Amino acid sequence: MIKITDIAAACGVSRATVSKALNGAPDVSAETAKRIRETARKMGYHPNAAARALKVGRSYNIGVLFSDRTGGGISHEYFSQILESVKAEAERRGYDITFISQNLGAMHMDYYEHAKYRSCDGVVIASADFQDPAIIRLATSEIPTVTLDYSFDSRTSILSDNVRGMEALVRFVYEKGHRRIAFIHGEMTTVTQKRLASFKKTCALLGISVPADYIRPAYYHDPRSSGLATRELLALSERPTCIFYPDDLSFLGGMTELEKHGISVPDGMSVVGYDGILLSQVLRPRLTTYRQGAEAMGREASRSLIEEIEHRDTWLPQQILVEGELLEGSTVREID
Amino acid sequence: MIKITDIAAACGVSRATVSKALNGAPDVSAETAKRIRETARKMGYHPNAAARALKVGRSYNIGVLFSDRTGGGISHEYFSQILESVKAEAERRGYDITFISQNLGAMHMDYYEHAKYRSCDGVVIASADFQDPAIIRLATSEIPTVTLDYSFDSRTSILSDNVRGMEALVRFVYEKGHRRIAFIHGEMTTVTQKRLASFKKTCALLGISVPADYIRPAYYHDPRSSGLATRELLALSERPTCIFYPDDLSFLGGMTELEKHGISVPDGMSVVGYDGILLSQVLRPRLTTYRQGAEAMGREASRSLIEEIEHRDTWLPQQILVEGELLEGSTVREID
DNA sequence: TTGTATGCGTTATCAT
DNA sequence: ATGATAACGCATACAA
Repeated sequence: MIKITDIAAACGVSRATVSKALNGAPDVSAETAKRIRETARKMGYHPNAAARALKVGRSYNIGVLFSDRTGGGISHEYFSQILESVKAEAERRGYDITFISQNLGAMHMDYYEHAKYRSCDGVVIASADFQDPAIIRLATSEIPTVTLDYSFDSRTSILSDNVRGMEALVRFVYEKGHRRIAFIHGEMTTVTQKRLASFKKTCALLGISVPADYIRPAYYHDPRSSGLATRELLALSERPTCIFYPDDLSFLGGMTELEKHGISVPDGMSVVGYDGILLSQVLRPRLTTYRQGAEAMGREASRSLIEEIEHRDTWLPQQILVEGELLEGSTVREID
Repeated sequence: MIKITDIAAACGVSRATVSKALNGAPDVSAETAKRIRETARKMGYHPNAAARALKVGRSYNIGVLFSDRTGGGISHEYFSQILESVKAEAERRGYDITFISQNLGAMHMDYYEHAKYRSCDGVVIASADFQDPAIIRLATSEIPTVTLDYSFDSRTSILSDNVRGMEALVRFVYEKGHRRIAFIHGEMTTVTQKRLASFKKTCALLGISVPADYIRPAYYHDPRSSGLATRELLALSERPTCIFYPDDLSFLGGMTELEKHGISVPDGMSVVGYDGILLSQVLRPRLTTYRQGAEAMGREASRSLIEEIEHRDTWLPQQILVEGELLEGSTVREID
């Protein structure tokens, strides 16, 4: 691999001059700078990232953290879309991305140590248990971080607009004439709290009363637990006319359960999902759901993180709300 | 971040001794070595990856390449599963992974240069246009590489067993009584060639003749083109009784087209997919398809790449065939 | 405007 | 068995 020394030799100048020219320092004559840059390009020069990182403490490398815990894996469509757009935007701005994990091989290190080990300029925390002390250590460290779907104090976060999303769904269902609406929710994260609160608030606003046993717990991305919750809802003396599922995938558990009871969607029961993954739109009937703006979220995460990295002096933490989009589908029937 | 100098000071020895002790050099007394290792652990020492990479030319970092071209994106389930298992196995062995791309920010570099720029110890080429000169440059360079679903000469490759997979599907369909089988294929890659050849060969073996117009071109992961091909097949004077689709997702295009013609699956038409993604198994009826061993492929890719990196002297290129699994589903009906 | 010298954290060579 | 020193490639403070 060609290095600065080679260019210096080729141009008959010192290594320092080459370095300056390449980095656009003001104290090098325009012509030498031009000559140097041209030969560098001709010779196919690229700086050695490790050497540069060692010297200036900047790696042009940002970490991406997906906790391996259930639900946050890369192969979930929502997260893989986020990953893809985080990557694309970072690359567009000249940054590489590296996954941050714990316990690399024999070394026992936590997320913070891993990020330091790789000299990451910043970290996108895309999916994690935000109560985990290791996550908290990272998010409260001197390393710039951006979190998705969770806010740490004085840190930037990218938030899917769960409040508005849930409100849109409730209103849609309401306008179709539904008044008995059940809600199956995932684990009690802050996201869940927002969705649940928005659900209740919108219902109250519209004058819908929600019996306590219409609210059922389950797990995200786990069709089985949602199937169970569905069964319980069907056993109630007064069945709901519409069921909200924690996410699109979970609905499938409900679907199976409904089939068992000979109930068809939407004639026998109306249903609503959340996420708007590909699957939801290829199912027949197409699922009524709310598509989260995954691509925009990933892009914004990279953008704001790099903004912070490159302008730490003028930077202020923000909470960026990313809107999604209601997908009407055909799983909510009109009732009179 | 704590460094070797700190440990040296704490232990009252030189940096050289610390380095030796930490790297298990023989010329340091057992007791000092032990003392040094313990304080290092207590102080939470981890080597600086950049400094080490600069010095020894090993980064403990492997590149992963997903070409951005249509079809190979990370958000396709097959590839995201591969990515996830490549990552898991690499981390288990102490390696980080970084995405390799072209044109990082303003820098114009190709894949090979990018890998060098980051001092990657090796690269997993997970999805790419293998005719692309930039890919060929990388795969024929001195950097260890492993390719998925394609073989370069004298390089290790991980191959999904397309021949056996297609054979299994044809035999399954044959046993259900089908004799008029159509085949819609994706772009003419080597994978496609293998599937097509295996399809034809197995048909021949079983005494099935396949009219030329039963073989139709389309694109992978593109429901529309498969829908078009389906329409053409339906227009034939002698319709097939079963259609093979390029992949599970593409089948959806066919499904829509069949619905338009009032044809139900599997009563009016039997169909078969390929890949075995989650979607295929939540559709009703469940799709008959062949699940590729994505997780095993990623794991083997990391394992063999790191094997090569760490034992370059004794290492030999291999072609590793990973078997999949027939998923029976219910989209192939029994005919008499 | 250009060049010299130094150090980033680590490992390897060579003395001691 | 341990330590002094140089070098990896780069960027910068300072000297020329």
